[in-house]
Amino acid sequence: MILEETLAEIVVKAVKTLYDIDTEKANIQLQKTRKEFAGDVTVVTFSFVKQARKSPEIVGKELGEYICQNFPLVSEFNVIKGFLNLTINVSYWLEKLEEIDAEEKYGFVSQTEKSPLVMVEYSSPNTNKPLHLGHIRNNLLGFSLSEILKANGNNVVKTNIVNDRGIHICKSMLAWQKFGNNATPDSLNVKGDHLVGDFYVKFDKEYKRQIADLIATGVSEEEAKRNAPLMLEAQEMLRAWEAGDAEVRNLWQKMNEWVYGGFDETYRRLGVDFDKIYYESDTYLEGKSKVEEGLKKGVFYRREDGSVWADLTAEGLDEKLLLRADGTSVYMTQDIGTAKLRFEDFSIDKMVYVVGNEQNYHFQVLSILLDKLGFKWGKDLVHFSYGMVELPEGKMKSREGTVVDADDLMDEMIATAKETSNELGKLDNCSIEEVENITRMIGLGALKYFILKVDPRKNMTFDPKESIDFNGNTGPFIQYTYARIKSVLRKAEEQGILLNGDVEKNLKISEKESGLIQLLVDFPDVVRLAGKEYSPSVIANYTYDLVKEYNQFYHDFSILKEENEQLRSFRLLLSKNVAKVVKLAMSLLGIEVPERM
RNA sequence: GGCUCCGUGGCUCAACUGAAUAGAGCAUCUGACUACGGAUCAGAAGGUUACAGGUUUGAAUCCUGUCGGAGUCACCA
Repeated sequence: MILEETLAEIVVKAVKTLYDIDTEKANIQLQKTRKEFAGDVTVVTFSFVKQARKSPEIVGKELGEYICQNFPLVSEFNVIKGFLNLTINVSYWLEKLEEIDAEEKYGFVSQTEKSPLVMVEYSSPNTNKPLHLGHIRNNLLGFSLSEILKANGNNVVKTNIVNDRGIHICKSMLAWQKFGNNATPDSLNVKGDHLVGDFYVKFDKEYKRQIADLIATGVSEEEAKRNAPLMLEAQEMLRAWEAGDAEVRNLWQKMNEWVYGGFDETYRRLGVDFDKIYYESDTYLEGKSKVEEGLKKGVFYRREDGSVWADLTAEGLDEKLLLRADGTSVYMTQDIGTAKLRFEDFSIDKMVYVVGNEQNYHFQVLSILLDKLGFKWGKDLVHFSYGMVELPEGKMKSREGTVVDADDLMDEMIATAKETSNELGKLDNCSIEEVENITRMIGLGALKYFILKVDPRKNMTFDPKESIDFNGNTGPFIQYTYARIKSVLRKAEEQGILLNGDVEKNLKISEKESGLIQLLVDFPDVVRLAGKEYSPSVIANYTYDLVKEYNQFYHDFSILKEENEQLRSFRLLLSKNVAKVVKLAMSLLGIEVPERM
């Protein structure tokens, strides 16, 4: 960053001195030199060789010579075609290394009172069934994105809107009433969300049976679906709920509490949390008043049957329903209501919705509507849209029972981590609690990393087997490298090898080592980029690169056995900084790194 | 059908604002162990970046079209 700016100035100066070129127009580009070439930073000369009226090779050579002679920051250069590769002085890298070491939250921008307030909505579960693999992607992305936004100097409010009302909850309630025998999570020793989910499944099963029975009596399928007694009862229950029927409300409250208990446990294990939780039962009525307001302003219009619509044909979209003829609200109305409450609670500068890409259209519309209603962040709201998670066997379908339950998956990941560790005898010297803690970190790290390393926009395939592979571009591989570095540092301390902060500026370091320092120097840029692109995968892939590089260089020699004290000290400092950046990067992904494993 | 997103070796994924020989890992093959943490390392093989045009000194990346996949187009949430 600072290096690039300084270099850009240098290059511009050099070009101006040597050639009669308008450097404003010349579009002088700097980029990182690729691994296979010598040098650290590359100047692309293609863009202005024409104006210099010389061949790329000559321009490169002239520029390189001039820069080397006049600016000590650059120690060497070489030219390949239109690429001028500059080598930065070693002392610069050594200084950087000490800077990184000194800065506690290296690469992070700290928040101030004036920082923009970003609200991130994620998770948004329904209360009729437990969380599944798709929710895991949502939760991990939402949490990580929040951390990344914080690291970029934003104030962040993490929020969750719980869809706690509607026909789907009534289905679970009805099934429990009819077939539940007063079962509770405690009496059955089942997690509350699973219990409620089981009754939702039970409803569906009985409902289907009733449909089949009706069809057998000669009723059409459509009519059977509509008139099955269970469905009618569920709808009746929803009406009772809306009317505030005490008995229904009590049951609703009781079962929702069970679900929240279950969710809390899943969230806690997954390592995600929220600053503010909204419930749709509180917000769905708010939307109506906001729509009425829009109606008065002339933003919306009412049809003859009494329903309220927004005409978005001018925006290239169609017309959108906001209130049904009977005055009840729809999904869009609820989101408007939630927005209203949020705006009252916080002075939001920016709103980010972490919601699957099947709702792209919905959010396009919501953005326009909120803008028309006068929410200052409406127009620029971000729909952080992510793709579906598929399994190697195909899509997850709740009807076919191919849904991977979040709790089961976490159990499985942790169990596998434990098995593997036991096989390798890695944790033989650890206490039972240590083993539990470490295998939990590894199992969850594997899951989180596997999901977060993928570009969020893309649909992805989650292969449980592959995710549990502890080699390659995986969380455990990164954790392992971190633990190993920590081990080396511990050993260094035991043997009295001290980190001597002052490293000689003329130390001879290898290409790989300066490459590694460059990667570390890039970290703040990576954090910024991840914030700009709303993409944790940027962080994940960067960390893997860093760790892989370190691993290769680590195996070339022994850090502790190095004879030269200065060099040894330098390498310890480098290792320490790699560990530091790995830990910081992983914290942005919500992945813990064990000190030993 | 309209709109949106995606299409990269056998598989799972990378590639910042267009740049040098498109990178990793898995799987496959060949090597390296008294092991500084082998949950390792070195090496090989594997690609016309779906296809066809275009813009550019330069395209996986930008534009147009075609094909393929996903999503959406509910008085569901």
